[in-house]
Amino acid sequence: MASLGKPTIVWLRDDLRLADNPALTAGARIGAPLVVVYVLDEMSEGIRRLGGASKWWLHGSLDASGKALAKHGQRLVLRHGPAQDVLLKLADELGAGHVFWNRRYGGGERAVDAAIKAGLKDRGIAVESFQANLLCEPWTIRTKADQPFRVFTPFWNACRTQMPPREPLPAPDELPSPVDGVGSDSLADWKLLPTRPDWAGGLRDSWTPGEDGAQARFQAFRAEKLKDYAAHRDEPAADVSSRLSPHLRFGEISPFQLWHGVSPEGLGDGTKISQANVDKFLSEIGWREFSWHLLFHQPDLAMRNFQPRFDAFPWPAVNEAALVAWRKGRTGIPIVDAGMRELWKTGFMHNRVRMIVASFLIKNLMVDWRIGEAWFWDTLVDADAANNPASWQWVAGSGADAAPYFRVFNPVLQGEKFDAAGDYVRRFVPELADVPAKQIHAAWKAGGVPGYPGPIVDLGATRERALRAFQQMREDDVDSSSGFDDD
DNA sequence: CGCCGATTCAC
DNA sequence: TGAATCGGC
Repeated sequence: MASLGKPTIVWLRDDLRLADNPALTAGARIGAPLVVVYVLDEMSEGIRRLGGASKWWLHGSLDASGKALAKHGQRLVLRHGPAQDVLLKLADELGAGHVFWNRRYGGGERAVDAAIKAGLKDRGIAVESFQANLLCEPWTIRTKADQPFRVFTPFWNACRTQMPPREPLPAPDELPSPVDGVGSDSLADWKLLPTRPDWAGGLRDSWTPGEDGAQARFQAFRAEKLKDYAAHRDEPAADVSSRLSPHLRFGEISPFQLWHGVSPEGLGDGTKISQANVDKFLSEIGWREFSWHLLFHQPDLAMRNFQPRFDAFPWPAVNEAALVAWRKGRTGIPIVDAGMRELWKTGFMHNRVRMIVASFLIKNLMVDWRIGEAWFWDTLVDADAANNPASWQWVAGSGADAAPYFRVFNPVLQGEKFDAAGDYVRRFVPELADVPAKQIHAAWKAGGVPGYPGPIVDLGATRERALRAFQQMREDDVDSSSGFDDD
């Protein structure tokens, strides 16, 4: 029997798709027996452990990946532990000839991948990584002053000079056969599903993890929503957002597929979708790219203020009761409660509402943005290591290209402006089902509603308090930088 | 990817 | 009067 050659390993990470997967395509081309592996790494330093909602999604996505590979006569091997130990052990166990993966961009992840690449090369194993999950890899663009970008618009303009990106790859027609006898964990043993069955039920009703689910969402978005995207994307009741964020997070669909999918060729003739809609959608993809650019250059973005002057901000002791009310959606501010309940029920929140609830927590409750970021990390199915902290810092004013500190959202006005009919609030706050639209965003002013709390804070007074605190921080910063603070 | 109060200007 | 505009926060 002729030797089929040393086995090839394709290591799947945040790229749980068969189409437009350069590592998988490269692995298939070698023609040697193929092992496709996913490693649950909850131990390596600098890699953030998944939140609860992300674990739920990962379970579904891995399940879907395994089934998709099975259709190609392949399988998904599951291993757990520090990725470096696991990968090198697997390579040794198989006597692997090649190892392929698609690149990651977080600090801890890059360190792990570099160490593994070195270890494999020491063994004489060929190893190659690919660009698959970002249109513009962070090291490829700099400002004219040779600095990383700190402002979105020039970043995105620079990124767009690299467009169009490469064409997405088709899924491999066929995959080489697997290697017999390779041990795999059981997905159920990883216990990724939440122990609270009510939570899992809400997530299950809202989402279909996996590549097929991602493609279905994208097709529906292009066919039904994209034409109204620019005009209505800020209205949480409008249902024109793509809801692709968790699919992108886990790499079930790639930005290359999205870019080409909304190009004139991708949309096909006769769709009559304006360029303004397409540009708006792509700019949201651009914000994701920008967040990863920021995280690449500041790997501890989830912990450290992007603007150091915010390190001196005098966060008061956390009011636990208020924090619990925020998490549970019982603040008495309708648009805030609707958002927080949407989050708990579905693992998702409309982007406009994310800004409102974040502003309320940071400015009105004066809670450190990290605490809100951590809650989103745990409860969002799309919790993204770059987008989440970058967006929280944007709202806090501590981030790159951030909203100025004095921009305090008024949740009543925001509700009246973006949920004028009150439909979003009614959808998630049934206590307010019978309140007329004109009153629903400030229900307490009309005497309140039985069973629904009044506002836990006074919006005007807390706004003033926030402005004073930020002003104080700014003055302290000037004092300390001028060196007179010791006099 | 604001808010708010003051001012201006149309009616 | 009240909608639009402007500037400080």
